[in-house]
Amino acid sequence: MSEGDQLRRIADEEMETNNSGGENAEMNYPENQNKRKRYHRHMPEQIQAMEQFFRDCPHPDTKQRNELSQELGMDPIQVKFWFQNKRTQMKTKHDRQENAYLRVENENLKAENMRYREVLGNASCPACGRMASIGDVSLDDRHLRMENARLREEIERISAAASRYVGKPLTNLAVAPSASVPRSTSLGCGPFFKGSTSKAKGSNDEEDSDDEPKTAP
DNA sequence: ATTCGTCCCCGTTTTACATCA
DNA sequence: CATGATGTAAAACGGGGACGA
Repeated sequence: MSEGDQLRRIADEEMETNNSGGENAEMNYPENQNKRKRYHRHMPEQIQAMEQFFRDCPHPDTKQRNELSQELGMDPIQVKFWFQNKRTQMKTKHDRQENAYLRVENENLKAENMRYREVLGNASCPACGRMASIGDVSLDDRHLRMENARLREEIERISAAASRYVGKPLTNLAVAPSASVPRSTSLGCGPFFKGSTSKAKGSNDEEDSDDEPKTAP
């Protein structure tokens, strides 16, 4: 990690001397000078500029980061960290939205499934009036059965997918089935989870949007 | 095939700040 | 109003895999 270490050292030394953040410049750490973590908040203008850049390019290369850092009076490593944290933040946001959507969709499917079950349970032969059996179900009923099976599969699939986010099976989750949540919207700025360069690992093909609904605690 | 440098993601730590009892 | 506990977001960091030279 030569570059990173160098940059880190430079950043550390610089902040050691002038605490470039400004906000906490008066803070003194008389002991453990070499161990403490230098922490400060970036300036609102710096964040605003990086946010703007992020919208167009979530994966700036070294040259872009250096230019940005010079422009904003920041260390390149700080810019790098900021973009890294921002991508993580956006991904978390997206995952939460996706999870909320899947919950609602799952509840809707369960309700639909219940309705189909009810219809099938009350089905009777139109000719003789007795309860219908598999042999004499109408085409509509067969269609309902197929649809029911399909919904079951879908519920299982979604439940499995959602449980990856929640950590437990979705059937245990109490959800208020209200208005359906729109499918996650597009951020419109490229595949930044996957990485615009070919270097990123993993296989995130997600997109993202702003204005996440805060998940209830 | 191996090594090296750099990148990124992921998870974690540290710090500042807000909220609430 | 002050104060301590608690939660959360942001900045920084370390580890490890991927990739190209």
